[in-house]
Amino acid sequence: MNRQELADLIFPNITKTIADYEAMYPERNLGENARVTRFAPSPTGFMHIGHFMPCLIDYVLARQSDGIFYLRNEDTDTSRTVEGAVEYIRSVLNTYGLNPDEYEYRDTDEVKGNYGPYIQSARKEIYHAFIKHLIIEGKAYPCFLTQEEMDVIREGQARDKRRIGIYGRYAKYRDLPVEEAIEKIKNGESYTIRLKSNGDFNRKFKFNDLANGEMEFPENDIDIPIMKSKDGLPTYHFAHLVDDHLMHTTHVVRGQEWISSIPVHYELFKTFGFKMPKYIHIPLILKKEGETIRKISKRLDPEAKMTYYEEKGYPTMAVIEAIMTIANSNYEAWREGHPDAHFTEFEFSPKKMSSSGALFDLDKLDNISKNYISHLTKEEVYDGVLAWSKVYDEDFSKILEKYKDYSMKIYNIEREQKKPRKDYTYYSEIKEKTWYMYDEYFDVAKADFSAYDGEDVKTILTQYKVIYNENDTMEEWFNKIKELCTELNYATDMKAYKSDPSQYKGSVVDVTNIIRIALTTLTTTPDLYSIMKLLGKTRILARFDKMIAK
RNA sequence: GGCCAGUUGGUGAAGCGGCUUAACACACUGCCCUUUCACGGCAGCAUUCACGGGUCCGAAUCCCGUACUGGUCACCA
Repeated sequence: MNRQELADLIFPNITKTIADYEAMYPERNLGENARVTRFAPSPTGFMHIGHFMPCLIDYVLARQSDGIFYLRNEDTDTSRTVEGAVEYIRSVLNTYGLNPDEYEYRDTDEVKGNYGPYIQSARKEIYHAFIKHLIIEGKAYPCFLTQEEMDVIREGQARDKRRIGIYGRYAKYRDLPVEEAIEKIKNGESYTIRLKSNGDFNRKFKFNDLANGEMEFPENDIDIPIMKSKDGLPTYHFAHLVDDHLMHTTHVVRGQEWISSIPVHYELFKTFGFKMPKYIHIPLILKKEGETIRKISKRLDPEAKMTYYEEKGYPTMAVIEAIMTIANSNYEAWREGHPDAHFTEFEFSPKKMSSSGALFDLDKLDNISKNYISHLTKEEVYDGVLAWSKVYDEDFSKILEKYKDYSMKIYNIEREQKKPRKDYTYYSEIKEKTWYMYDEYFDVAKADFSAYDGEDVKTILTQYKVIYNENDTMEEWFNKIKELCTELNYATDMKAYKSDPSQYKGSVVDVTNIIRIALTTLTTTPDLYSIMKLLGKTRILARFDKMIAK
């Protein structure tokens, strides 16, 4: 019974028991099918798309079951913890509308929820109570192996092609008499606490993953560290056990890279007799680089970081739509049938998730985003560009504010129709597609008429300037261009022109394009008539004059 | 090397023993419509589901083997 003595020596101030904590954090009072999910990032200061996807799924799962979605700060690795990281995560969740129901923020002292602390470093004594229990029961022990000794073990194992790890005869301190352990600790020797594994590697167990179905694993027999020597903080595995048990998490959504630690988690839960949450291991997002495919990387791939999407100005909903499409491929079809529904109304099915990794297709995102923007109102587009430009293009934001109505009219060209124009993929692209509408940005020098005969350009512009009338209807407007064509021997009938181009100097296409270039310097713009309506007579005549003079 | 998983077109994928001469979406290509672009329309894009074998009247779908790909094997999460 001197294990009690050992436990008291290691954790002298821990008096609460597991039962005490279970009483403090009782079963949540939720509906029968309510899911409790969590987003549990480690505060490293950035948000990876590989974190965002499980987070989105967590959110959807909780929302569609009237459950709870909470944020837990997994800061057990003090060396990787970055100042302000949680605040950053909060802001990302906020911009995407994935606000947690329970959370804890240090900067503002905000806490919500009765299952906290939601910061792991603040839960140290809770973990210690659980570890103390294990030590008393003889299911965990202090291990005095040094880093060097472990390196030697590992090298030996690698050389002999044995499994790597501290297990069986490699677990040197597993059966150390308690008295000796006590003595070593009293002598100030550094130690870690390891689980005294009860598993047998040759025995298999079945495990059901909601996404991957039934899987079979050998039991864990490694005496994994559960508490670090440096600061007494638990390792991920142990914190997962304690927190998800006490916080009553029902569904754990995480990347597939975690599948291989299932045997460890299985044993941990079994050791305490706790019910395991359900697991959804989601596909990894991969990146193709030349011929090789690998996990997307924050270092190598700009699109791995969520900031990429903000900088480009993808509407947040477009990003969500794109990720939902990867998560469940029937999402797109659902969306078609429910164009106005909120994404949480979609019935997400873990089973429908692919179990192999997926390449993230930016083309697809572009398409989704383009469609999404095309269905916004002109006000929404305006608000979107404005918000974006305030952060990334201050100059443009001032122009937008100065010409608010005018800008909205620009965005409205070919918008309010059954099949709206789809030319803006993201907000950062809008300036480069509309700059010529603003005199502040317009630049005669950019016009390039080299594809046309210089004299003809002059004649066309000079003559068109005379017949142009700002009050013309679209039909009148186009008829005038046609008249000009006939006069200058440019074909108005495209069929006739195509059958024998040699009879003409060019076609209506050329004439309109010359006008288009004169007014916008571009060959590709939305409907010219609408543009001219917006530009107005004064601007138009001024631009014609500048071009003629050129 | 051990363990786990996966392998359907350029991409995401549907399919889960006959309805598949492999859905849908994106991308791409061509044509048409057209004042440009965009939209839209039409057509094309895997004779075949990594490979080999087996089961079966019948296999992308079930079984076995091989190959390849990915994940993981820290006092990191």
